[in-house]
Amino acid sequence: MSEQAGETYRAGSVAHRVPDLGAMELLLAVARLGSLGGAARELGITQPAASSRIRSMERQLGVALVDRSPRGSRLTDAGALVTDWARRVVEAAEAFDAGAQALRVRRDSRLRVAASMTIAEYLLPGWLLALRAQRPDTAVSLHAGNSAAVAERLLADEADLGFVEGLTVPTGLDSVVIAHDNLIVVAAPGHAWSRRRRPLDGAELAATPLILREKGSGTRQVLDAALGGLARPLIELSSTTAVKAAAVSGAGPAVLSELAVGEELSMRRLVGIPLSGVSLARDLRAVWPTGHRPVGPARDLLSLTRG
Amino acid sequence: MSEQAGETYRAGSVAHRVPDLGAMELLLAVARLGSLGGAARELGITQPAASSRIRSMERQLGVALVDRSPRGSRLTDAGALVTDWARRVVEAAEAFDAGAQALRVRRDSRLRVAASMTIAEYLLPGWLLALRAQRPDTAVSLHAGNSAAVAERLLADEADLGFVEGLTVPTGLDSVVIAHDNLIVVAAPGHAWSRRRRPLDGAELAATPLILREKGSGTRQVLDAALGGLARPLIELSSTTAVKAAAVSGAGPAVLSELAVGEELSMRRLVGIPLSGVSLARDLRAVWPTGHRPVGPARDLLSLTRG
DNA sequence: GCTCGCTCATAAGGTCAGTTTATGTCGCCA
DNA sequence: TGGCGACATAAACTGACCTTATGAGCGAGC
Repeated sequence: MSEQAGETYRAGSVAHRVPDLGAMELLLAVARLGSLGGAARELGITQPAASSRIRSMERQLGVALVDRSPRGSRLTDAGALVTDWARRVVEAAEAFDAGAQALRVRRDSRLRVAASMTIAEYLLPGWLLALRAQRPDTAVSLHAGNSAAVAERLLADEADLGFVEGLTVPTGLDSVVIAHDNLIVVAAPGHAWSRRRRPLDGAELAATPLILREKGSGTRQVLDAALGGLARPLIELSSTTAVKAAAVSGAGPAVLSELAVGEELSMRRLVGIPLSGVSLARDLRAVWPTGHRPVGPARDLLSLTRG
Repeated sequence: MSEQAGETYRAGSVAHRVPDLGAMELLLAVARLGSLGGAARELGITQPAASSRIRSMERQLGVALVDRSPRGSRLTDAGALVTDWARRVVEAAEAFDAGAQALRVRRDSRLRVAASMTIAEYLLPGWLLALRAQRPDTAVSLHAGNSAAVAERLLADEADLGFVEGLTVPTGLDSVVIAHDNLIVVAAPGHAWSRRRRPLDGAELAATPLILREKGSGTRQVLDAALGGLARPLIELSSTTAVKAAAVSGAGPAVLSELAVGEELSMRRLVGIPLSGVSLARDLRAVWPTGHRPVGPARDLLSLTRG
C-alpha cells in the first residue's frame, strides 16, 4: 500500500490524528478573544507557547486556522469550521469532567446524588455543568445504581436527591416528574424492519426475539409491562452500550431509550422502527424521602432539571 | 482561599482536569476487550505503558476504574460510567477528525463536497464518518460557504455534490430534500418570554428586536420570508456561534436552527419559545448540476444522508 | 516624526509525562 | 509442577510543551 502522507483514511487511534484538548481549548479562546496573546493569558500560558501550539495544530491538520496580523488574529473560514467542531469535543470533555468530579468520594460533599444508570450516563453531566455555572462552590457526589439502590441510599440518608426511571416510585419516596423518555425499537439499516412501510404492532414485537437489557433493568421493566410480560429475548446484555453495539452490528432489533440512541439514529448506524398500539413511554423522576422536600443544593439541582 | 486538593470546582482549562484523548481511547479498548494487555496491543503500545496510563488516569480522577485480576480486567461501576462519558468525547473527536481530513486540500480527492455552514458544522462530520465506515478509501474534500458559493462551485465543476439550506434551489441545479430543519425562537432562561404561557405570534415576533444572523444568511432569509421581510434586528452577528453566545448571555431573544441549539436547550442554557401561526421550517437539500445525477462516491454519500 | 504599545515570531534551554525494555508476582491449568 | 497469560515494578530514553529572552511589524499619540 502506498504511504503518501494522509492520502486516505487508515484506521488507528484517533488521538494521534487530532489536536489534544488543550490545543482545542486554546483555539476556542483565540476565536473568542481575537488574539493569540490574549488567549494565552486566559489559559495561563505565555504568548510564544500559544503561538507554537496553534502553529503545530495547523501543521497537523494541514489547514491554516488563523489569519495573524500585527493587530490581532482572526479565524480563517476553515478555522471557523474547525473551531465549531472543536467546541463539541471540549463540551463533551466538560461534561466528562463534571461527572468525574462527582464520582470522587469526598467527605465534604454538599450534595449527594443517587441516580439510575441511564440518567447518570446521559443527563446528569449536563445538569452538573449547569449547577456548577450557577453555584461553583457546590461539591457534588454521585452514585449510580438501579431504582432499588437509589431508594435505599435515600432512605439510609446516604443521598440527598435521587433520580429514577422506572414505572413506579419506590415506597417511602416522594417524587416529581422531570422529563419523559420513550423506548424505541431500533435495528441496523440493513435489517428487514428498516424497510417496513407499516408500523410494527405489539403482537409482532412480542413475537420477535429482541436484543434486550437484563430482566430487572428499568428498560426491561417498561417493555415487559407494555407487552404484558411477553418480551422474548434474543440475547440479554447488562449494559445499554452492549445492547447498542449488538444492534449496530446487525445481531437483531433492540429496544432502547431514545436518550441512548440519538447519536446512532442521526448518523444512521441505527434506524428507528415505528410502533403503533403500544406505548413505551416512561417518566423520569426526581425522588427524595417522603416529607423531606429538597432544600439548599438539592433544591438548586432539582430546579435545573425541570423547565 | 483554601487549597485542599480538588475540594470544589475552580475555573481553568478543562484539559488539565480530564485524561487526554489517548487515555480515553485506551479505556474504551480495555472496556471492550477486558484486558489491559489486549487493549495495549490494539493501540500499538506495550502492556506496561497501558497499565501505567490507566493507573495515572485513576489517580487523576480519584476513582478506581478497572478491577485487575490475574486473568483479566473488568470495569468497576464507576469505570463503566466514566467509560460512557469518555465515549462521547472520543466520538466528538472522531467527528472532528472526519471533518478536518476533508478540509485538507488534496489533488487526489475522489469526492469534492460543497456545503452550507450549518450543514457543514452539524451534519457533515457524522456523514463523513459513516461514509468512511462504508468506503474507507474515499478521500473527501470539503468546502463550506453560502448557497450561492455552493452553486458556483458545482457549476464550475469544482465540487461533485453540494448541500444547501435556503428556501430556493439555485438555478442550474437539481436537488433532493434530505432532511427538514426548523428555526426556533430562543431566549435565556431569565428572559420574560421564557415564562410566557401563550405561544408567540408572528406580529409579536416581527415587533420585537431580535439577535439575528446578517442579512443574506440562509437563516435570515427564512425568517424574513416568514415575517414578510419585517424582522427587526437588535444586533446582527455573522456566525451562529456568536448569536448563540449573545442569546445565552441574556442580550435578547434569537432565532436559530434547532440543529444549532440542541445542546443549549437540553442543558437549559436557552429555552425555546413556542410560536404559533408562523412556519419557520426549511428543507435541507442535496444539490448537483442539472442532469449530472451523482454517481460513485457522491452517490454513496447521498444515500447516507437520506433515511 | 518618533516612540510607545500592541501584536506575533524565533531561538535556546528545562521539565515531565509517556514510552520501552527487562524482570517479578500471581493464579490457573494441564 | 512447569508453563502460560495477565498485571506490576524499575530504570532509562524521548519528545512534546513550556518558559525566558529577544526581534520585528504596524498603528496611535505626543
